[in-house]
Amino acid sequence: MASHGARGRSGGRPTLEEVAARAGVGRGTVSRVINGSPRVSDATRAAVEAAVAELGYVPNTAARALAANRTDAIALVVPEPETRFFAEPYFSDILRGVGAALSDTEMQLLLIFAGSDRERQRLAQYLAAHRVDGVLLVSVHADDPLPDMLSQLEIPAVISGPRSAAETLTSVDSDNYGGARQAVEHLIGRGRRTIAHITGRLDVYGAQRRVDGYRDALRDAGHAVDDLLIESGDFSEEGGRRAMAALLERRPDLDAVFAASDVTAAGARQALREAGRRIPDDVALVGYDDSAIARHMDPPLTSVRQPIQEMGRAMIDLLLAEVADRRPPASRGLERRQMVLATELVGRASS
Amino acid sequence: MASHGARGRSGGRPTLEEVAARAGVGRGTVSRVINGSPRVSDATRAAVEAAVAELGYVPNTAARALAANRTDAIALVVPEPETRFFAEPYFSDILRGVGAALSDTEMQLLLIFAGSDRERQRLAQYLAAHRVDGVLLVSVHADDPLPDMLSQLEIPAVISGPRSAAETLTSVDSDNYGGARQAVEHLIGRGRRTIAHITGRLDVYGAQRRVDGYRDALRDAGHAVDDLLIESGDFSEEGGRRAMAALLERRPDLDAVFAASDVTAAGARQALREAGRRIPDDVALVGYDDSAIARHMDPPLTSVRQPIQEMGRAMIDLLLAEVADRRPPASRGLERRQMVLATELVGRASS
DNA sequence: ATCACTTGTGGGAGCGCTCCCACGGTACCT
DNA sequence: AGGTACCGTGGGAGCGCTCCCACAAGTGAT
Repeated sequence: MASHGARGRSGGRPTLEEVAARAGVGRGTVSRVINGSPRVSDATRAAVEAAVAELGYVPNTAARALAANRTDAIALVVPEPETRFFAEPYFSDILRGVGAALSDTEMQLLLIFAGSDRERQRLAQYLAAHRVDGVLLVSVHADDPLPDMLSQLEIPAVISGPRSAAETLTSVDSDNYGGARQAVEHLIGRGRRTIAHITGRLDVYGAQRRVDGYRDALRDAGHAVDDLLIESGDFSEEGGRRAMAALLERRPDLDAVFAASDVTAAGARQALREAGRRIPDDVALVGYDDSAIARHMDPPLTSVRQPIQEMGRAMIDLLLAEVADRRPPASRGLERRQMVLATELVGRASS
Repeated sequence: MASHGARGRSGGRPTLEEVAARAGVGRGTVSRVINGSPRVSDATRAAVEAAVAELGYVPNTAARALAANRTDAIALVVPEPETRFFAEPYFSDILRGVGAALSDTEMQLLLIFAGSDRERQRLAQYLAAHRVDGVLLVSVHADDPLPDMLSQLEIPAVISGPRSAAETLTSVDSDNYGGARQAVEHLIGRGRRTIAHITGRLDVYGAQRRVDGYRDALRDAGHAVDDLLIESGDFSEEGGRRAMAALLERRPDLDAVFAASDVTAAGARQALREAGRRIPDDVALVGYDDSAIARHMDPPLTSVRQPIQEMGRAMIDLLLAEVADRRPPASRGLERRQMVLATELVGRASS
């Protein structure tokens, strides 16, 4: 590395000061132009912009962060409690939505994994160091201490699925309740009478909401709700297989199954096959997520699509709003925002 | 935001100076302890560490970056030319390997999407601003100008699949040639005689190597290589379907197909179904990637697994080595490193 | 005793930016 | 005419750190 004194002269990147000299103005003025301040005359602005272009000036992020006490970066924190997180396209889709929304801004995206204890510790350091202006939280469990840590540090945060109806953080979610209703109403509309439900992990709020939607849809259609038709799974394939086997034993007369995820449905399909039931002739099957698995299953799986990309985008919008609101400490106490996006039923051959 | 003067005193995060005062030493000494310099006496080090712990000191990244002219961050750049990138678990797996390897270090990971033109431009700014110490490149096409830009800026970079045999960047790849051989040898071992190949996009070097492996495996086993048995696809499902249909027309006697990706194989399966061929009875099918699709296909697909997580880890190791090497300008001209990792055939019902 | 090193340490200077105060100029009121 | 307001502008101070020079104290050879 060149010595301190030598840099800036010999080939180094141009600084604000150099741009100022070139444009024949002061440092402050260049800073104002760079940051889009309105208090600059048009002539001056043009001169500065020309100098910037000639010199190929690019602001030094570190210097800016140091002086302004902000980072222009947000973190996507992945608690990654299980590999399921990666096994489903959910993550990639969120990421895609987040990336798209971010490309309209100057913000950069940090990806932080916080699965292991060591990673957890590192994350705590990150947050304590305020290395990011805000945090996106995905796939958080009910008992995770992360959200509280964030509130304590007063770091703006948005969570992708609320942990409960009383979520304190700003949250974005799809309409799990409505999605489940869509699935069940679809099955009813197809003339199915005995509709079972394999739940997700019930410590996930969204999974609970899907159960609620299942129940209410049945009730509103005048069907009785039989708890023997509800078996809990854990979003995994094996869980789906097991739950399906149990259901078949308890209610061999069932003619439809609504599974809380596509992976669960894949497991259910196996159990149905093993029991000699044909899909959809004997038993109709509906999944949730509309993942790649749904399209490639045999037969292709009817599934409830969540607008995951839009969710990613919404998370960014809400987070950036919070970050901006935070700057002037006056306008605190903004009402908690909970955004819920609609789902859509994608019909395929399995139902 | 608090005024400049007021910070540091009132509740703000502790600074190096405050730690120094607390420990009764100078600023430089604390810096040395923080950075693990050996030129500190044990007693002093202990005192400083105690002060750090008491105050909960965490270094300010921005200040460090500004003073030291490094960022302690690397970027994973995703050219994301097509949605295929997200449709396959490849990306997530790389990410997982990268994340795991990174959690052993102080480096942070930036995720940069460079699919659209606007994103491209933003990326160029990033790189020009030297906002990262190094770059990880995944899924780069042969004609992408990105790698050259990186060399020009002298930013250390590692690429996930070399663009050609003459790749100038340090690269990590799986053994595409060997993987293809494994697939074909497996089919030969199963008694198949007329083995077709649906290629990937041939502007991707790895796809070319798979063709080479296919040819050589046949030749070495004493089979003739018939170009009528090779049809090019593009890694997509639709491409696989189309290619399979063409192959069936040209060589209806074929009894096995090696597809350059699982998605391609899924397309091929459709075409085989439509033509009334049973898998594996009439035609054996082997894919590549061992993605989730392979496990969920009907019948489950034999596929070539790439150690993608290990690849992610290897990329980090190589990149960090380059970043470290770069610090003293003396030891330049390090030999180009090309790392190739072995693949593994995962046998399933389709062959 | 002198000199030459070495080791551990303190602190000045500087990284490139933002923030803000001060100042000259112009415009508009009384 | 003087006062007041505001606009556009320049530049000092400071963000928290690293780098490096200087120096005191110790060590060993001469």
